Amino acid sequence: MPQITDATTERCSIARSLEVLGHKWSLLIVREATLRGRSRFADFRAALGIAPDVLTDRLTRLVDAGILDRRPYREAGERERVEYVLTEAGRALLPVLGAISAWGDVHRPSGFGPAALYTDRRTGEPVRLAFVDADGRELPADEVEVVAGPGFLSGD
Amino acid sequence: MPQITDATTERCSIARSLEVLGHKWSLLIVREATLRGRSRFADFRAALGIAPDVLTDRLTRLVDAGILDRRPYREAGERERVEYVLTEAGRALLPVLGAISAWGDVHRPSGFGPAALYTDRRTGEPVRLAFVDADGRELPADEVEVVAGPGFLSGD
DNA sequence: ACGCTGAGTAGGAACTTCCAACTCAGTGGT
DNA sequence: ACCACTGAGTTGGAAGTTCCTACTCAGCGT
Repeated sequence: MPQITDATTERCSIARSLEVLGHKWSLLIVREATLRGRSRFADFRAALGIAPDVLTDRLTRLVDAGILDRRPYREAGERERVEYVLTEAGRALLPVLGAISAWGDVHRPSGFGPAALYTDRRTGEPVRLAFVDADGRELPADEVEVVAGPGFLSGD
Repeated sequence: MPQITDATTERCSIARSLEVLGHKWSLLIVREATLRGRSRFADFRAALGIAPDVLTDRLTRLVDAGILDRRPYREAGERERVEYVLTEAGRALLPVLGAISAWGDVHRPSGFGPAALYTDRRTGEPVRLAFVDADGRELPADEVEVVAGPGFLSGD
């Protein structure tokens, strides 16, 4: 998204996030890294069927945005190559993937069941995304109100 | 995103969701509708600075996807016009906006503070998105494990 | 009849994406 | 030393999108 952020929207964290995440393929690359643990150029290419020049561009942007870390690796008897692993910021996108995936499961069902299952690492019990109050108590979504914060500024 | 869903990805609800949400401007339109209550062509146009032909296309897709409802309205002494209001599925995108916005506030700070504030409609207390278990108890994000579900199928 | 307003269409330039073929560097085999 | 192989890209041109500006079109009020 070339200049999605202009004077009126640059303060909005949604717009700024979409600047990097909103490009075609970006979130799918993050999905592959998160759900499948992929990290290599050829793996992303094969899994997504993305054109190599576009993949180069997306990986570069994700690295620049601090979502992926470009790091060298060496497989036994191979020369050094590079791979792209999720940073802390990249792993922090899990709720974004979770929210999109939960919405899609309900509102654009595939008939094959959910795409991703979120579970408690220790108990194996399913978990889901929800709004909680300061004490960590769940709140029904329709009791949540959104108001524009100081960072939101769009002509009006 | 023309054919982001091919044989290997069509079962994935993330890919299917991005087919409609991943287009440039789509989520920003939803943001305007959700946070600012906008519903009219000219309002979206002015707020986002989007080209009218692209806006027409996005609104049409959002309507087709069941996120917006195209409905006639009539202002006093004006002729009938159309507006686009969020459907139930559209309002259900709140967690998606919340997740993106929370990520952006932390990982792409603007220096102006958060873009959106989520509060309990009744108490006015701030709320946030979190993973919860079946009983609605919060779970730290790093204790959540994601595994591909039946709907996830991508070459591997 | 005339101008105003909101919701769009039209035309062409600029930019992105797609596709297929090609490069480039090190490694292992001979 | 030479050759084939492999992963990570580049390159060039066609196809598809987005941008920008100007224009249309329908009904209302005057």
